[in-house]
Amino acid sequence: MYNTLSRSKEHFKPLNSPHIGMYVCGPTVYGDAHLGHARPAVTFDLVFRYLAHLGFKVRYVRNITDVGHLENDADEGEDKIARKARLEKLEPMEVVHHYTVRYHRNMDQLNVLRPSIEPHASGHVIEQIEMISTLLRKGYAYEVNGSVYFDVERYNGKHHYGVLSGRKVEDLVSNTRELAGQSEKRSSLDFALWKKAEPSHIMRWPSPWSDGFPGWHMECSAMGCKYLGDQFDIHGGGMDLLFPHHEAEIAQSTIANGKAPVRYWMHNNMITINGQKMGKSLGNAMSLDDIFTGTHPLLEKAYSPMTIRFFILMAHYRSTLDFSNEALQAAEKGLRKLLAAADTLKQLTPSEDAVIQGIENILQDCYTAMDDDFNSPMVIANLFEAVRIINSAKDGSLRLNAQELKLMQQLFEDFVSGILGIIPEGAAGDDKLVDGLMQTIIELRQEARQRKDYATSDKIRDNLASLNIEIKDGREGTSWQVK
RNA sequence: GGUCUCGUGGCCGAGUGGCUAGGCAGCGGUCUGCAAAACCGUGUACAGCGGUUCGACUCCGCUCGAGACCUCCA
Repeated sequence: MYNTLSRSKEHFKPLNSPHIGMYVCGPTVYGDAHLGHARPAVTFDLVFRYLAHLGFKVRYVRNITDVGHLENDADEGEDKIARKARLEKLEPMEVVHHYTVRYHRNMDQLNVLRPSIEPHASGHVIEQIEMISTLLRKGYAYEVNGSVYFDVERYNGKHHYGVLSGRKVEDLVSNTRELAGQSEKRSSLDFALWKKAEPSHIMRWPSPWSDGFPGWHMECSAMGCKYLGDQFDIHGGGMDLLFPHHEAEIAQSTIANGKAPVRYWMHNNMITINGQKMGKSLGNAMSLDDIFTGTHPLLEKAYSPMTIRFFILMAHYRSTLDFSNEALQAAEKGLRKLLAAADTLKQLTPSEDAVIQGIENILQDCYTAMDDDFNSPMVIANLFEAVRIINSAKDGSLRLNAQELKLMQQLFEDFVSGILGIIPEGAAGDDKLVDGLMQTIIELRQEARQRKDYATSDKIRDNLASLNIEIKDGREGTSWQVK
C-alpha cells in the first residue's frame, strides 16, 4: 500500500498480525453528509472489507466530531455546533444527534459497513485533558489565559514537524501571515490543545485551565491511542487533512506516548465537480441526499447510492475524481450491466465439454490488483472480462465447466458483493410474488408473439417499460430487470 | 510567493521503458417480428518543447495548464 509518510508503496506488515488497527477521520456532524464524506467512507470501507476478507482481524475506528470547532467565516471563535444550535434553537447535542443519524442513514445507503468503534469526541474529553496534561508536564505545551498551545519549535528541535506533508518549519514560518487574535501563541505555527470558551460558547467542559473545549487535533490522538494503542497500523483520511491536522496528530502523540503513532498513513484524493473544486462558495456543493433524489440544479437526474459507490470505486482512491452527469450515467449503465451479469450467473449450468476460460486468472488478477494499493478500477476491469464470459455462456457461444462456474460464483461473491460492496438495489428479483407475476406476464407475452400478435406483445413490453421494468429477449428465453 | 500532486482517445478512468486496461458514447455486423439486451469487429490517446535511450506516453529538464495545502475549521 502507498504510505504518505514515505511517498511510496510499501509492503504492508501489521504490527500484531492477524490484528490490525485502523483509524479514519470521520465527519463533523453539523450538516448533511456530502460527496466529500462519501469518498473517504467508501475508500476505507474497501480497505476494511479487503483486509477482513484476507482473514485479518481489523479494529476499525472512525470518530464523530461533535465538540467545539470554529466556523470558517468571521464568527470569531464561535463553536460551529453552538452556532447552528442557537440558530435553530436546539440543544447542541440534539443537533449532533440529528446529523449523526442522517450520516448513518447515508452510509447505510452506500453500503458502507459500520466501523468497529465510532467514538464521539464529546465522550472523550477526559482522555483529551489527560493527554494535554502529559504534554504540559513534558514541557512541550504552554498555557496562556486558560488556553493551551503546543510548542512546535521545541518539538522541531528533536523531531521533524512536517515529516508527513514534506514541509520545513523554516518555510512555514516565512510563509505564515500574521493574523489578528493569535497573539496568545508564541509562534504562529503552534496549535491549540485547549481553548478557553467565550461566554457565548454553549459547548464547554471544565478543565484545569479553563471552561472550554479541546483543540482541533486532540480528539484523534486521544481516541486513536485509547482504542488502538500508542502505535497502530493504519491512519486514513482525506488529503486535505494532511496538513496541519495529521501533522499535528503526529507531533502531539509522539511526545505524549514517546513514539510515532502511525505506521501507514493513507490519504484519499478529493472530488471535483465538472472539473471544479467542490465548495459552498462555488455553489456546487452537493449533499448525498441531493444526489439520491436528483434535486441539485447541476444534476440532470437522480443517481442511486449504489451508482455513487460504483462510480467512486471506478477511480483509484489517490486520484481526483470528477463528477459530471455524463460520467455518472456511464457508471450507472456499467453498474447495471455488472449486476445483470451477477443475476445471469445464478442461472448458468455447467457443461462437461467446456473449454477452459481462464476464470482462475481473472480471480488471481483481482487479488493482484487489490494487493497493489487497493486498485479497485483494475478489479472492475477484470470483472467486466468475467461479465463478457457470463453473457457469452448464457447465449451459448461459450461453455463453462463445473469447476470454472464455481470459481466464477466465488469471484462475484467475494469481489463484487464482498469486497467492492456492490449489491442490487430495490426489491427486484428477491420477491416470490413479484417473480411469479412476472413469469406469468412473460409467458402471456410469449404466447402472443407466437400468434404473431405483436400489438399485444409490444403493449406488454411498453407498459412494463413505463414501470421501469426492462424485458430482455435472449436466445435462451426472456428475462427481466428493474432499470 | 512556498510545498506537493496531476495533465491519457468524444466523456470518465487504469497502467507500463518496446506487448489489448476497462466503462460509457460512436460506427459496422450477428441475433431479433421490431426494439432493447447480449455478442463480434472497430479508434495513428497519452499537454507542448528539448534531453537520456536501440526504443518513452512511461525517466530527466523547461514551458504552458489544472488542483490541494500553506490561517481558524473539518
